[in-house]
Amino acid sequence: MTSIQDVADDAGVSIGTVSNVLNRPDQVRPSTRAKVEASIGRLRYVRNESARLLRAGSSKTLAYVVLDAANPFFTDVARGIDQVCREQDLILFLCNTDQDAAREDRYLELLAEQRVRGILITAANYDNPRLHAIRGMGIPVVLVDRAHGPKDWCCVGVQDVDGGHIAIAHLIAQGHRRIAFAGGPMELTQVRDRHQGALRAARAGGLAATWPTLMITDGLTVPDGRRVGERLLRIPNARRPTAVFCANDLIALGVLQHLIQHGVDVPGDMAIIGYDDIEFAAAAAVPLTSVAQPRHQLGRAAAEMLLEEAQQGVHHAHQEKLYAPELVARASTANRRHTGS
Amino acid sequence: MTSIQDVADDAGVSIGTVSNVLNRPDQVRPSTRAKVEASIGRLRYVRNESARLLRAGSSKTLAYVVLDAANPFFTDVARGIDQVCREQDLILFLCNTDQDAAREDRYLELLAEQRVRGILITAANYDNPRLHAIRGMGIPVVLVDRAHGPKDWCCVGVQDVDGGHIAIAHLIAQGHRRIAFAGGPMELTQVRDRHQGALRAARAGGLAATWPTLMITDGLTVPDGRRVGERLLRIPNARRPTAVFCANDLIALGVLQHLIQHGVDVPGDMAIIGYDDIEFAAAAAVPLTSVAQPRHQLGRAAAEMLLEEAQQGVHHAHQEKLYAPELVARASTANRRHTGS
DNA sequence: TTGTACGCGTTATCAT
DNA sequence: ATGATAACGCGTACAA
Repeated sequence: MTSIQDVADDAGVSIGTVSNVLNRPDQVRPSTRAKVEASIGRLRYVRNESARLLRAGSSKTLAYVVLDAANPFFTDVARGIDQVCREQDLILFLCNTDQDAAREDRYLELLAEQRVRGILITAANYDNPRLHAIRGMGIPVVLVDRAHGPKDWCCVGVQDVDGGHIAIAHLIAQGHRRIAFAGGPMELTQVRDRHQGALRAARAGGLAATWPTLMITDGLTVPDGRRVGERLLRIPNARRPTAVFCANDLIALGVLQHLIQHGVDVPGDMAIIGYDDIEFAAAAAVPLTSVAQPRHQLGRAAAEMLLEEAQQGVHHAHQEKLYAPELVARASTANRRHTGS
Repeated sequence: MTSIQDVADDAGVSIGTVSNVLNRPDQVRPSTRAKVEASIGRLRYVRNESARLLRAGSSKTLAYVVLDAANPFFTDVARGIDQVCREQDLILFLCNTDQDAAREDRYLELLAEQRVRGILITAANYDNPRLHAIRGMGIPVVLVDRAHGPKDWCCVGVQDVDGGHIAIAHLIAQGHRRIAFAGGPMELTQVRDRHQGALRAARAGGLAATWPTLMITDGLTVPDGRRVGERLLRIPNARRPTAVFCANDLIALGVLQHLIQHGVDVPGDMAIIGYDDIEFAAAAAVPLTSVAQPRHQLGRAAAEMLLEEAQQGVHHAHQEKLYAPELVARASTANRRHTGS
């Protein structure tokens, strides 16, 4: 592997000059610069980022730690982050935890060892002490998709409580009285918040007696949704909910798929509303009503906030950036004449 | 930031001993080890991976460079890779190029600077000289999702030519004579191969006169698919294809969505077949027939191949691992009585 | 433009 | 068998 020394020898200059060509080209006489650049090309010299980082202290990598890298919601957020990275010539680590706190912890450890410039995280466990320790090391952390973080963290998110409220209010307006909530695990803030908002809306709508029909899931994937579908169908028709609010679109798509396969009419027999408004929601068997988040914007804002914090260093005022969720009504909750239970 | 020296001082030992505790704990007396570990905990020492890499030469990171990180196909492949990474305690860079050769090149440069242990790539441009240069540096590269790479590269993939053949043969068997091919750009090997297989099947089926109705797209995303839908509808009914083979499922879903919105009966008026069999294909408005690839297995095999090459070093025999595509027939190509044109 | 100290962990060598 | 010591890897930045 050729080093900066090899280049210097080849070009007949000192390594200091080569370094200048790489980092401050304008401070080198053009003719010298040309010589050095020719040597770099000929020897196929590639800068060693470890050595650079070791000395310069500033890494070129950000990391985004997510619950599920296969969830289109997160890939869209990642796209927003990636855009900022490109503008700043940074590189993005995408780390998938699958909602496993242990994996998440291990990733955080590795990222700390890498001395990444900053970490964006949608965490399975926000109480992980390592998260604090990492900030203690001077690595900025921004919480993504979290509305009400503790005040001493930078975070971006949407008002998930409002989102849950919107969803249930919509279903009630459509005439539903027996409504289920599907999602989990309840350890996830997003799920808790959406559920809480749903609960409030249900109370406000006078559904206290029949609410909630809780369907807690292990995760937020399509297969989890299919299992919810199975559980729903096991409920005797007379008591079965007429609508289900799913904590995200993957669950909703799973439910939808299972119900349709078993001849249930959506929304006639069962209305479904999801959350995130991923691209596939509109293309579903029955176009899915969903609560939309500004995914791309979320990612951009988070990345910008992170870089700002990285620049400002210690004396940085943590800030919170909140967006409002929005209902996108489609066929899966189309109006019906429901006669109550 | 606390260094290994701080830990050594705190524990009253030398840095060599601390290093031994970290890397060869069994060679250190338990009592000493305990002391050192206590200091590490107290001082919140975190190993500096740059320094480690600089000396030890072996990185803990792999990178997967993909055309579209939001495409479920790639996230599923990534999941297979990730699994291997976890087993080996490695960390995975996911790099999204959006089919842009310039971005891809920049990513490769950054990854080379990082001295990653290896690179898995589904490339926009396989002729990029940097790809060769990187291998010249001793960084192994495995081509993912590529069947017929040059013989001096490790690669895993499926027989895309066969896949294209299967798709068209299926449509012909269903009675279709006017068939369109949708996908692009043609620079992508996958698209070219699938198209070529389709062409062969069409010839074999005696469709030479009416084939192809080519609908080249800029990319392989859902919006690209919607635009194909628009173009299809602009064709006068008498000449309009009765079936369309899409180079991937995202295109197919986009086409499907657009056609349904405009009252076209699928598969009655237009059959659709996709490629990849992503999870959302089965949950689509009309469940999508698709050509399945062993996505997860593809990822695993690629990662294992990469690590093998990394271990064996220079004298390594490049290998090719090919899988067979499989037709998954669903409603979007359900049988019809087509009377030809 | 050059020389050189420095950042930090690893490993080989040497001492006990 | 343990522990200590020092050379080493490579690029950066500053003084000369």
